[in-house]
Amino acid sequence: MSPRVVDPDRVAEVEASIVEAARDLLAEGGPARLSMRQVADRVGVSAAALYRYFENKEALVRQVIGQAFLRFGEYLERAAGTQPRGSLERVQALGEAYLEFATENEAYFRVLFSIQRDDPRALEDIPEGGGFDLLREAVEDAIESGAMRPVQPELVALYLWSVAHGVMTIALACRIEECVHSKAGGVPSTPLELFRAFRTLVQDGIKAPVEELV
Amino acid sequence: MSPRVVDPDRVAEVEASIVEAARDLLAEGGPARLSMRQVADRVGVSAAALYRYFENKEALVRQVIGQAFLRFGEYLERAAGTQPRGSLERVQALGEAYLEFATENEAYFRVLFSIQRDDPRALEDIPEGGGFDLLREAVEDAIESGAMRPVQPELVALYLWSVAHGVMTIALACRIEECVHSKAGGVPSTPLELFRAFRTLVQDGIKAPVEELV
DNA sequence: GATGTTAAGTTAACGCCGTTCACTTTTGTT
DNA sequence: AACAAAAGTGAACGGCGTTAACTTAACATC
Repeated sequence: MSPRVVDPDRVAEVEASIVEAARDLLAEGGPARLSMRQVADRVGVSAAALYRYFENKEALVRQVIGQAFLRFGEYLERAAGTQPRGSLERVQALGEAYLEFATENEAYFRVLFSIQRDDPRALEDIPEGGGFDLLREAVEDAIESGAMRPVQPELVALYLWSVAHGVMTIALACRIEECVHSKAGGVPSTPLELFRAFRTLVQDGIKAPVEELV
Repeated sequence: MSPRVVDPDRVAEVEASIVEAARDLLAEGGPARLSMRQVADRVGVSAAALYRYFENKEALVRQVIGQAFLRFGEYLERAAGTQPRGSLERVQALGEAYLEFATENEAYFRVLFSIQRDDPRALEDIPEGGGFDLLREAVEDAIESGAMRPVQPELVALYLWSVAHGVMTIALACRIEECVHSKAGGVPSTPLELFRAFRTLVQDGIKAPVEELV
């Protein structure tokens, strides 16, 4: 009947080696190096061969993104493990881990949250429980323990995500000192330091306390 | 002596028409449409001709960015005008204007704060007083008036910028409901609404008030 | 007004990109 | 050994940024 049977393991192996090559190229030379031809060269195969395993470049990149999200999740989980549940410190640690991941895996981060998305359907392959759920749970715990103001957890989590993400993307778009061209300033210049400096603002807000009726 | 003299006005006129074509293409079709060949087509000239006016594509894009920053500044100044100096409302209005600009000029925003910047030198052409200074001044005024906690103004301004920027870039990278896949949620789904929902968090912080010694 | 210099613009090409298609090689089963 | 399908190849298409050689147009000078 069937004169040749396909071995799924073998296929998966080849696919993995392609994704690996793509990942390494991305980490080494940024998104510019991530081309089908260069990936094929590194795998040791012609560019056309890649299309037997991935429908197009976008599908390949999607796989790379999936792997990056796994690594991202590791950063967050490691950070969460260092602080007790229900504490504000745990929430803070998650934020810092976000920036550590982004800093240490800049090329990954660029692709993960690429602002491109010309195609309105994307990132549907974010691991379900990945990252955000961890943050929301930390927020829920902190509210339950009484350390955090009782506000809708999703909202607080999104807020914290925005701060961390905003710091990082601003830092990637321009060197911070330049964008601010701070005279006299003394503002931290690395994303992580800056985020740490935001800590009191995040915790206590920008508004002056009301009881100052001096 | 010189058998032909160059008319600076004429040159500036042609340059302007090129930048205009580039801007329109960007607004119409996003960064993908912004190619030298398409710009040249729209101007009614060959692609090579553009290189008589701009060193390369990056230089042309830089001009487009410069124009976008001007429009951006208009949004901010208009917003600042609606609220009294020294008020927290003025600071809030600046944040909302940020998101309005980004929403109404998405293609501009994408290029303005493109995460690409493979070349580490860029955005040096941000108008000196553009945007950030306006925000910092609003913060300084609010501190002086006693409405805002007395913290280093640059730091507070960067913080507010991070929140607004973070909300927008997250929204551009993925539809918010998807990223959050909020069950039960009820979280706003547009960047502007989300930013408005953050207002109390920004003003009062996430930490539970201490006087709750019930 | 003819001349000569030079700005402005054109065409063609190079090397890159993603992608496709016709073709060849390899592979496993019968 | 024979065969059918899988796997891979090379060449090509159209698009990209950019460059180089060449043509055309404009103008100050004689």
